[in-house]
Amino acid sequence: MFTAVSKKNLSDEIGDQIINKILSGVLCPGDKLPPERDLSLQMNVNRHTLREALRKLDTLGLLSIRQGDGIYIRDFRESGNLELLKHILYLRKDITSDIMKNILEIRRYISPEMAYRAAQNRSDEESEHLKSLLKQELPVEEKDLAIHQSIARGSGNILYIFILNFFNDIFRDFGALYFSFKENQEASEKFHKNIVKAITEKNPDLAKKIMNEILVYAENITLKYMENKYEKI
Amino acid sequence: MFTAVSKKNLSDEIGDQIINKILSGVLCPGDKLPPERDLSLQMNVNRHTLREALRKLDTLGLLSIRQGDGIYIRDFRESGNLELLKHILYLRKDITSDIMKNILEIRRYISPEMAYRAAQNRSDEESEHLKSLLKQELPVEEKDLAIHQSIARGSGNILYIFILNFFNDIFRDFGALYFSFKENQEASEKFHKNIVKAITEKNPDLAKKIMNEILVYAENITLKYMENKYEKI
DNA sequence: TTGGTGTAATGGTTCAACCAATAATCAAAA
DNA sequence: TTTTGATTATTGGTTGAACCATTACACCAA
Repeated sequence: MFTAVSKKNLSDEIGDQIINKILSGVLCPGDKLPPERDLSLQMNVNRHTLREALRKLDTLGLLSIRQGDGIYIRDFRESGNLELLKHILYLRKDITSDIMKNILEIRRYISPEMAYRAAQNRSDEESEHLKSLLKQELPVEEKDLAIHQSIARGSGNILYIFILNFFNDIFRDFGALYFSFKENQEASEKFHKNIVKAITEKNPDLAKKIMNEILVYAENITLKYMENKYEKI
Repeated sequence: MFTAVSKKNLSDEIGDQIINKILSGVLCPGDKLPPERDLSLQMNVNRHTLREALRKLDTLGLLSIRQGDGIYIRDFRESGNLELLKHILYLRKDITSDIMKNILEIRRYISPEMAYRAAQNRSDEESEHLKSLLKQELPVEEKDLAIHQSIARGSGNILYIFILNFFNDIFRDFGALYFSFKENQEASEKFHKNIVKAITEKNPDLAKKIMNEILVYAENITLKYMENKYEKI
């Protein structure tokens, strides 16, 4: 019904401001930032608050901080990570359908392989967990998340877990729209049943095929929604 | 000849210490950390220094910090990102061959698709850039990095760029070993020539095939090195 | 049971000062 | 002239104390 409001602390605001300056080209890779003391004065915040913001941007691969020297803008195309991309997308508020296409495309390459591996490598516990998830009375959205996570864990490749987290963060807002349509809910429920069966029966090829099908379906739907979003709202 | 020593500041050490506590199970998801004031006292550092460490772990998806409430350990399997995985791998110093297998496997799925897209979508500038890279007299290692980056940019999908950065960070140390062998250098040079040709000629299937071949080759070699590493050193 | 009120706990921010690493400069030595 | 080493200014790193803002919790009143 209502959506949560986001509360940002000062240092996050500072960080966003700097990111925006970099994205808009005001600050370029290689540029040296003013000293912390100056910068905090310019922004009218305390140096510590600024430092916490800088620390975050550093973690995102956006800055290079060197004691005794200074703070430099890094080229995020060379040093940025997916976490930074996520921040950028959230910052812009509206994810363009171009970017969404990119994300969905990568997911379509990766997730079927993940399902394949899960069907190969799943432990018996993971299999039981999947089956118990099927029976649980949960909102489709939560169930979908849980099943994908379980598949990732069953794959035996820890990277899938972290990559999946990225997708989940991106789709968190979009999922509500997607699952608000009954036909999508039904498609997902059918998918859940089938993929759990394939993985339980250790049928990698089938699992891969099933995962691919639901992703292609969701991809088309999602892009359609995005193109029509101005009509709907 | 000599390898660079890594200098860590206090707050990074603190952060690593906390990460280790989480990985070793001393701190579990859902656990509440002691208040900043207590924790800084326990660790014998200033509260600000501690806060910078916490800020970093928060960015890595490892903590949930709530003003007025407290600091909670998140389940990194649900909220962690690839950047966190990178930190974990660096922390443990030795990347086990299991993890390396996982990483190489994912790369083998992703990079050929990236090459495919690059051959489809490349701009003329990117094509020229690739060709000029080929001619440049550079250490193989650098050239290899630059060519992969150029392919990622030419793919038209921004995600490839960030995913590639992850791989590069992981393989940075390993590349030196790999490229120290003449046969690998030659394999890479041949690969560079062929992939640039395929992309320039807009032949997606060929580009994909070539990329896949070098990755399979490098994957086998790398894993072989890892298994024998105790003999070599 | 619900909604308000006050209090304690806890993260967020500010201020002022000093420590430590780096770069730039310049003088002495080769 | 070139190289080496000391000096100095700049800049990030750390510390300590104080206060602000939000939250959880216990309590009270309707």
